[in-house]
Amino acid sequence: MDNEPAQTKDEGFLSRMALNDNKAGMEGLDRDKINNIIMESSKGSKFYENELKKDQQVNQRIEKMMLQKANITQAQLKKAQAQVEKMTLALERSRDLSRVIVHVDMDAFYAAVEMRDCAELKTKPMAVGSMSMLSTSNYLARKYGVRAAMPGFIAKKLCSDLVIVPPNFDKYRAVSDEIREIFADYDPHFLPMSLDEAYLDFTEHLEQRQTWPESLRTHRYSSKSITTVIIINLPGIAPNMMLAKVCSDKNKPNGQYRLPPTREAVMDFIQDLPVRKICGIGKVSEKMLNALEITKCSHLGQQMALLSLLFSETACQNFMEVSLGLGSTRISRHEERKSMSIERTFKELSDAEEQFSLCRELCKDLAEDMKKEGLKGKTVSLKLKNVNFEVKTRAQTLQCAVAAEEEIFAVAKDLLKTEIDNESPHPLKLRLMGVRMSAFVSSDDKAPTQKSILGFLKLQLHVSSVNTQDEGSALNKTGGSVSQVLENKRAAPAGDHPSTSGCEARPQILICPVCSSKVETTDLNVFNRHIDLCLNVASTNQKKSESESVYDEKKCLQECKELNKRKERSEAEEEQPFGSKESSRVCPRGGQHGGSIQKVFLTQSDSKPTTSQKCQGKLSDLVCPVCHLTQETDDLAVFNRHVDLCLNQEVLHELKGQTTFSQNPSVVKNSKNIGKSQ
DNA sequence: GCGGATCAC
DNA sequence: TATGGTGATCCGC
Repeated sequence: MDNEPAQTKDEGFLSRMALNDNKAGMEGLDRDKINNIIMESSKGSKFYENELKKDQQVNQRIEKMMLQKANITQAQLKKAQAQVEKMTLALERSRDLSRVIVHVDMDAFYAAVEMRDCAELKTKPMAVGSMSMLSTSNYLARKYGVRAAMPGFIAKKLCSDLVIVPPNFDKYRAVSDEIREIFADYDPHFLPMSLDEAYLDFTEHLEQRQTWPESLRTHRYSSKSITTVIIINLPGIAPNMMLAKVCSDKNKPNGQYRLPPTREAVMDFIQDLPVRKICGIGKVSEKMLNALEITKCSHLGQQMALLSLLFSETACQNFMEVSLGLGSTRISRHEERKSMSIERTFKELSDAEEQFSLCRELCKDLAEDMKKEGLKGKTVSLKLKNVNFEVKTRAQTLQCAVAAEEEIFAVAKDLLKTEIDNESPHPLKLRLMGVRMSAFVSSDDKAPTQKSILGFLKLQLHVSSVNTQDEGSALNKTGGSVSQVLENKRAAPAGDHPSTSGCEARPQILICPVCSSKVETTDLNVFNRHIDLCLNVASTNQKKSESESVYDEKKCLQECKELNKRKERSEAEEEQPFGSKESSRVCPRGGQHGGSIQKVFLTQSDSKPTTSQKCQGKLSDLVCPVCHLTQETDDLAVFNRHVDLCLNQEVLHELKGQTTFSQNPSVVKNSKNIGKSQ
């Protein structure tokens, strides 16, 4: 029973507190000495005591798991094994090695920026952060064991010469923008993970590159800031995101790693990879797996049957994919945000009055942030951390969505009061308080910007013939900037409709931005399909009545309805729902760099007679709606890519406070080479 | 829906 | 003197 696991308890705890030499630049330093200093600096503190407590909880989880394991029968294991083999086969069949996924992150990003701006720092061990917490450190500091997420005062004990520079996020954001501009040229749909990290899908870029003249292939970025390029870490290249992430970490700081897209190479690569290297497997998961003597990814594969009996389905699914070297092959922008929060750490705060006023302040700030994004939420959560580092959250969900300071505070205040009362007659001794909003519904504030999408769409649909009437619905106002448009999801429930206030239980009614009819569904995919159909109809209409100056909405509406009916009927028979791959369009961030708009253009252009695409090599007159330049291409995919690039550039420049953009994306210049006519 | 926990950055 | 802030997700109620 006292079957002590491979690790002793002390060693286990060390893994929680001690130096994480995972990071680059940590090779060949005196681990024991460093860990000693870290431990000595921490011992006896409230923080340390709490960490100890948490570690013991993990140990209990492990014990429980080991007990479960001991009770597993051979029959169970055998059955599980069969199941696992079946799933493995299915997963193996789904393996896709055709994509070129790149993961890039900046090496010691904040530190690199500070060193760029202050030459003196280049020769000194330095870190960005405060005495309480460091964000990152440069390589000189890493030699002493100074690393991110370490409190500055401990770092100082490890390296008394350490220079700690306070963070300057505006500056990092500016550099990040420059870098993202470069990313966008390679993949307009790149996925930023933070200021210093992103995934890119290079597949299409590489295909296009084949057709470029030599001059273009060599220096593309002569006009761009070199200063930022210096700090880009060379990337990790692999057939999927999971692998790319590991690869980018491989040869830090000064090398890239490319994993060949073959099954053999992938499996070889995975074989001895420590499970902790996998994104998503953190300290605790590592410890639990280690208790089962699983330390390398190959062990995961060998122990899948056992794991499937001890872990949840989602966890197992993930383990299995990892063990096979599988991961996402398509990078998609994150969906809309699900929560927004604010929290603050402070010196012990025990006075109830002060706690309430702090709470109000947090609510005020949160309400401001909510307003900026036009959000309203139904759930208010209060987070408290006492001086012993114990964290509690308390939440309440309302009938109606709220956003204003007073409304949020009314709830948060009650939650706080309950906690204070529960502790009475003792005071709550807090070191952190936070307020979070979630369970968002669309808010009225969103309506104006959403309408700008309509304006944008309609502008495209009408091309030159702009309709001036229209029941004051702002349909023709194109005042919204491109970035505004891009910030918004396409299939947003109509904000000014009463049913979206969040106070009614009946299904949401969504208003089609094209035909303005109500679509009664909760499924945004269904709604998007409807919009697609409407756009088709609208563009057909436009084609038919090019000489007319008035857009016939009624006709559109009617045709929409008919088409939708037809479509629904045919869909009932087919397996593949139309447009199912476009589900990313309901995601606002997905639209940020043109994803959703792109489809609009495609749909519109699709309705052009196919003859103009294929016959006689005649070039159609595709005019980019962003840069307004005629694009000499008849390849819609190429045209769309161009628009994407333009949108990206515009957004980036807007972010930088510029209104014009300096260059037209080069892609289309070469489009003739990659047209279908070859 | 709630609350604790884990994870990433 | 001193161990962060934000967002997401999962699991077990």
